[in-house]
Amino acid sequence: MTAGGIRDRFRAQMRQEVKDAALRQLAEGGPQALSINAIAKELGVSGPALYRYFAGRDELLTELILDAYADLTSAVSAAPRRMPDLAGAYRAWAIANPHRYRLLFGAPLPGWNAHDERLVAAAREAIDVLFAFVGPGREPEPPLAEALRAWAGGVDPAVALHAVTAWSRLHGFVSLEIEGNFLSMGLDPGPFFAAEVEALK
Amino acid sequence: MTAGGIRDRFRAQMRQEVKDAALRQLAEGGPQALSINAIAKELGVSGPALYRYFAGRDELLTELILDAYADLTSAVSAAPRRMPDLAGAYRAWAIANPHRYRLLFGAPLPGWNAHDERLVAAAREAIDVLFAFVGPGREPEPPLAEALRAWAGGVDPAVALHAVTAWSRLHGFVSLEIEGNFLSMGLDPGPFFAAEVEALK
DNA sequence: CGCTCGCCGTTAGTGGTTCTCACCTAGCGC
DNA sequence: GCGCTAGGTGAGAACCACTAACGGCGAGCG
Repeated sequence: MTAGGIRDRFRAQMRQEVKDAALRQLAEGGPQALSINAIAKELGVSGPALYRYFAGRDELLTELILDAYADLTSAVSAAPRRMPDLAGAYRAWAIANPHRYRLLFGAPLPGWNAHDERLVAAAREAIDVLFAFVGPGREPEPPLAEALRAWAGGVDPAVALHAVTAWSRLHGFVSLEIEGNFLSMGLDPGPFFAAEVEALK
Repeated sequence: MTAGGIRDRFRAQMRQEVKDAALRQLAEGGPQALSINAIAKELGVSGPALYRYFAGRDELLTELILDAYADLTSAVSAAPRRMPDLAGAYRAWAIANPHRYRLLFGAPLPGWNAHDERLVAAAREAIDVLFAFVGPGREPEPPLAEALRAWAGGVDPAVALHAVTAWSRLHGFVSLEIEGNFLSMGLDPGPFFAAEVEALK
């Protein structure tokens, strides 16, 4: 099934090359620079040829987002199961891949397809990693515990609260950092991040 | 200077009408729906007429961002000078104006102009409001205190730390909330926000 | 081994975008 | 009352995503 014919393998490789070129263009020039035509030109083919491999710009973006989710999830999973390391891995991935991080959590450039079931599943999988890796935090207040229990299924509400809190704070810090909001003010993000992680313990 | 002639007043009003139409289109359809042509059509003029009032799409967006900064700043300034109220005002503005909040902190749709000096000044002004309104938090560790002192000028490092921490956490929560990340998981954001604000005290 | 059918890439074309240019008109200010 | 200028127009260039029609090549079957 993996190598089901020469044709299929060629097709898979071509899809990968398109995605690589797309990521390259995303890195330099931002999301609005991601152009089907430009990718085709970079690959030496011309224009509509890419529609053999992707239904359109939207499917390509969705695919990039799914890949980014998987990549971020595995990067965090590879860290030791201690909060400082998890947080550090999250931040390191975001700094190393700011454009992909924006793709995941930034403006809904796709937007409308934000509720594609595959995307929801990928996001759920990512947060599940936090559930599996994070220890319990403070015991939530009763109304919050109620909501958390309904949401997280069998997971301990204290763990769920810790995971969601960590995600929210990490996302806040990291998204401000990758937009340069700290550096543009001359503030070194490192010690501040350490303090935030300390507060998460 | 304010009413320097009929022509000038007409021009100012026209600019405002263009911005209003732009905000309307931004609200329904997202940033990629913001089209010079569509605005012109909505205003009953045709195409290039708008270039009499704005140098281009970019200047229009920059203007919208500056307005949004001013609006958010004044909304937060109007709240009582207690952290729960400040946080509540910040969140309420973001929920009431999600598209404008994304314009400020979401993807750098403008991007290249992210370092326009007027934008940096507006952002600095916004954070200054927090400085003025927020009380001191925990005393920062020495290296962090160093960085904060260098950054915030005469402001007490403990106040600066509190302000930046609050901003970072609020932004994390709010940006997740306006993208529907909580609701799409069936989690009521209200109690969780209250818990986060409590932790900020 | 040879044929066929399907996949691939092309060119041409549609309708959209931003933005520039040349021209015309109308009304403000002198 | 007249000139100048700001505002509006239409045409057009250079992009964009995407569709349609066509040709060629080769993989895989008989």
